[in-house]
Amino acid sequence: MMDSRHCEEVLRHHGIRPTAVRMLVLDAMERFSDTFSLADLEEATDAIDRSSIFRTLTLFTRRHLLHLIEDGSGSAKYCVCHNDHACRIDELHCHFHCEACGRTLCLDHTQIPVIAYPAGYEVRQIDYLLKGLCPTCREKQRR
Amino acid sequence: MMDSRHCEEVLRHHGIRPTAVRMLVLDAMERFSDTFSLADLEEATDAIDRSSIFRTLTLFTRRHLLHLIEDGSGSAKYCVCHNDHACRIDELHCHFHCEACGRTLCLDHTQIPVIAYPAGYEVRQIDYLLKGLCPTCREKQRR
DNA sequence: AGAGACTTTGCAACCCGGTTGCAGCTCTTT
DNA sequence: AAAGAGCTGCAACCGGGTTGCAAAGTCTCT
Repeated sequence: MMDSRHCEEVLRHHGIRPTAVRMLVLDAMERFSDTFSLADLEEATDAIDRSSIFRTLTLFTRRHLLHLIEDGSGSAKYCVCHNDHACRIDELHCHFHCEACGRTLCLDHTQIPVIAYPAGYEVRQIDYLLKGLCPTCREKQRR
Repeated sequence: MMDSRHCEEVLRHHGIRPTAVRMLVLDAMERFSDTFSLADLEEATDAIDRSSIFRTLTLFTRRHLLHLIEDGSGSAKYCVCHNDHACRIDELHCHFHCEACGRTLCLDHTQIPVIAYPAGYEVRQIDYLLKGLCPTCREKQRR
């Protein structure tokens, strides 16, 4: 469990007023190693209303504490932002979605080349989404 | 308008029985230069039921006549498959989603490098999704 | 501390794209 | 022509996301 003093600091640092709900959501978030959905958080926090969590996630995303991933599973996933701002594109994300277990993982994107895109476009965000089998599920299928 | 003889051939070639609905959907599809949604087709065909179009699109996708794109807009987009099978990954797609007009375009993906991903994963599909402004909307914003 | 203004929250209801069960129709096969 | 398989339209449903609103909480100023 995260020290609540620390939670407060994180929120303030992102220009977010530290309310009880936000502290609880932040704390729950930190306990997910991978990505998580609204439903995951609903389950993890229990007693906080879905719409409050939703609004909190929306706020966190707007303040770049989180980022949103569409993995094609039908429900939005969120992931704590660890953006290194080494590249010029604001938002560069790379994720792996396992078609067997449904989990979505953040991949380290430092080695990903920014592709050449046609002239005239203004690219603000790049999402790389790989789909297939994660190591665990691949191993299971072999047996 | 596509010659219906040709429509029939295309369907048979993909192992799909050429019914009236399927011919109409295929014909409507061909008239979209970019990607299109279920709603787009509903509008374009008018008189065919939504669920029939949906089932047709599902079938076409399974038979690799179409591919499905999740651009994060909330509604699934489809695009006629022009896969060159030059790369080893079965499915490699690159799309640009304009945040202003909402359109999604297929980009030529021949120059896209397949990125290095960690060992242990079995990658079956790669989606590159760029977001930002398309040339038209970018121009509009300048004025 | 109290009043007033603003923000946050929970509840309930809604929205919308996608999906399914089913009955009737069509097409194919014998 | 009869039987069976496949296809379609209709209506209803599902589930994730989203919103309006009133109550509760928080902040600021005196």
